[in-house]
Amino acid sequence: MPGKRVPEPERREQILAATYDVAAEHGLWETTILRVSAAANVSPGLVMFHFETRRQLLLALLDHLLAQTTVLLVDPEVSALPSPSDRLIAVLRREMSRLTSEPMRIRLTFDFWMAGVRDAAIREKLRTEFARYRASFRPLAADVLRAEPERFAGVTPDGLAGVSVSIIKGCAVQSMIDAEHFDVEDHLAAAVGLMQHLGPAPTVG
Amino acid sequence: MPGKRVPEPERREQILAATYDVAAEHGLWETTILRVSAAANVSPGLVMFHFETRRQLLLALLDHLLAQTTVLLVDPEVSALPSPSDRLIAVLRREMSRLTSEPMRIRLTFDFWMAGVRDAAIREKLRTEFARYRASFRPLAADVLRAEPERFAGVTPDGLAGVSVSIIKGCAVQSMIDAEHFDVEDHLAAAVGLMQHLGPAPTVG
DNA sequence: CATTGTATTGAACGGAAGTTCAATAGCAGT
DNA sequence: ACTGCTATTGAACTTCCGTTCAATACAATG
Repeated sequence: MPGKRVPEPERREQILAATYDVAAEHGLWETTILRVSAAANVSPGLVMFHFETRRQLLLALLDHLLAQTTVLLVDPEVSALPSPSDRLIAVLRREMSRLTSEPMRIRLTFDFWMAGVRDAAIREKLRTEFARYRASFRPLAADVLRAEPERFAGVTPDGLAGVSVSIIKGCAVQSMIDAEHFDVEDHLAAAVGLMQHLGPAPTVG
Repeated sequence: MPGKRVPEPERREQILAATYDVAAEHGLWETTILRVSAAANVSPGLVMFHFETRRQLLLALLDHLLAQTTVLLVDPEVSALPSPSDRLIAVLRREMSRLTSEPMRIRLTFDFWMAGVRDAAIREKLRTEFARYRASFRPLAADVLRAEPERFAGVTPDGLAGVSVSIIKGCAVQSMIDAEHFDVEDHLAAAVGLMQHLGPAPTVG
């Protein structure tokens, strides 16, 4: 009673898409082969045939998830801004608003994050991905510091990049269970309040 | 074949302690009645007898966890610091170092956080708890802003408190899977770099 | 058209989960 | 000592999980 045959890569893609849907709806821990196969209109056995094991299915989902995560790209209009701190702020704003625009991906990523605590393979994938993410902030941070080296003695580009990422992650965590209460603009305003002083020195009254 | 009888509150406490141990070792999702009962040297049925349901056991564990979380208390030597920003920084430092000193509790809290995405009761408990946490930063933040109102027009005490909490949570997330690589002091130095300028105006060269 | 390979199915299996429950044993009160 | 209450046990039940596998039908090859 087998159904239609489909070339392998498309089948994998179809099953992965179904896996994503299930994981987005029920969370990673309730993502079972049965549910995935039902969502993909496919037999449970076929899922095993293509992915060998549940664990490997989830690892493939993580790859899928990270692959389609757009790398932090500073678009032209941002890089045209004259002030280094304005550039950093603009990027922060876009990253933070991304949190509310794709909540499912955020939740799923954090599900994997928690799974990574106990699974070395997951942990490693996430570690390298977020190292890359943090690294993408580094040039921005370096520009900011270079603009006023004497005011931030002891602050390294990596440190500033790390704090930037921390703020974003903190917002992500907050928005995850407090989505409606969490005001991105308000939060950003405060962050900007801190960052502003990385730019030209304010006139001291 | 029943064993010794134990007054109810002690039994509950004993089982909760065992639940904590299991959850700390295996994570919230692998915290099963069977494992808990084994860890408590008790029959599975007794766990059900005292907690009705697995879900209620976990809710009780969450209460247990939040109850024994020390409220953010600014100790005397911190409140003796003359500079408002120094006080905020000192509190930040202590909170961040707490992340690495009790990693198990952090992980477990985040496990609940993720569970809260899909469970309203858990979500509500966490929401109020962290609202209280954020609120405890408010007076500190207000002092900082009051010291230099003209420099931070538009930044509210709530906003600054929120960013402070975001930084801490972001560090927590980071440290969870990158514990050995994550340098608290380096990270804090950068955060302090931002915060410093909330204090007395630096002499502009 | 026959053959071969393989994608596909669906039933089956073993295990572990949460929950239920009749039986039992310890304790308090009389 | 007896009675009654309840904490406690451990087995049974249902369900669902991941996984295995023999049977099957489709597609390409000859």
